[in-house]
Amino acid sequence: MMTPLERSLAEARARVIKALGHPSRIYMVARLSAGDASVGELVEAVGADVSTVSKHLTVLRQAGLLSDRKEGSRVLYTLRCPCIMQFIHCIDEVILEEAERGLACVMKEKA
Amino acid sequence: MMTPLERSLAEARARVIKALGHPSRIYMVARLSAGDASVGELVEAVGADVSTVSKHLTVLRQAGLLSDRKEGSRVLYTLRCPCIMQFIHCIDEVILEEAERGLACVMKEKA
DNA sequence: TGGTATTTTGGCAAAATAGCCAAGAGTTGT
DNA sequence: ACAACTCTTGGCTATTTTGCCAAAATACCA
Repeated sequence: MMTPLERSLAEARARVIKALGHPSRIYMVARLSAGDASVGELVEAVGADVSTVSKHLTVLRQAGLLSDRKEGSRVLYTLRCPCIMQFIHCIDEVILEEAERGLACVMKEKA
Repeated sequence: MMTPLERSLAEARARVIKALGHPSRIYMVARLSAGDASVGELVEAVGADVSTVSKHLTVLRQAGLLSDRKEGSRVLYTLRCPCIMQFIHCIDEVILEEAERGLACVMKEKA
């Protein structure tokens, strides 16, 4: 049975992962891995309402994934943890394997 | 602006990540990285209803993270992608950094 | 000071998620 | 065949998440 400590760890991990588990948010993280960006630039990139993007950024910041700083009237966001890209590549492997499986299945049906 | 392909990629990534973004599910994944386990064993480990655990396992399987096989009357689950543990360590770094920040903040208040 | 640009916050309705119970389905042993 | 064990599915409610609009901060410029 899970100890209370294990449970806390699992909850902490899930909190961070959940922050990454949204299309707009994972996209913004990938975008930020290439360099800092302002809210406006990210709004442009994801094509959602400013308020929506701002809230997504708050989620990522509160998860400890981003930090922000003011520069003039703009707010620049920074990816705090570069290892995130490694993380994303791991996810991509899962996606690729699944795509292969799907393809193999279709080909078996054809045969 | 995000291209349709980029959007699809972001959605695919988010689907997989979302599957990992739950305390019970991330715990089961960590548990399975140490070796296959049956539903019953995982139920024991996370301490939730069998039906709940079964549904969590379905989520992970459909995300391409687990595979299952029958062995007698039991169903054994396997972690399909060992790189997941690397993934989890990356998350743990974020958690540790945040804990440090929190500690530094508390110490500054004391001073 | 007024006006514009940038971002955050509050509020709300729609959608997705979680967890439990009950019931169904497959397997093993008597 | 029956009962016991293991797991999945259906159905339901409660909670959480999402995304937009409107409104409030904050900084810059004229």
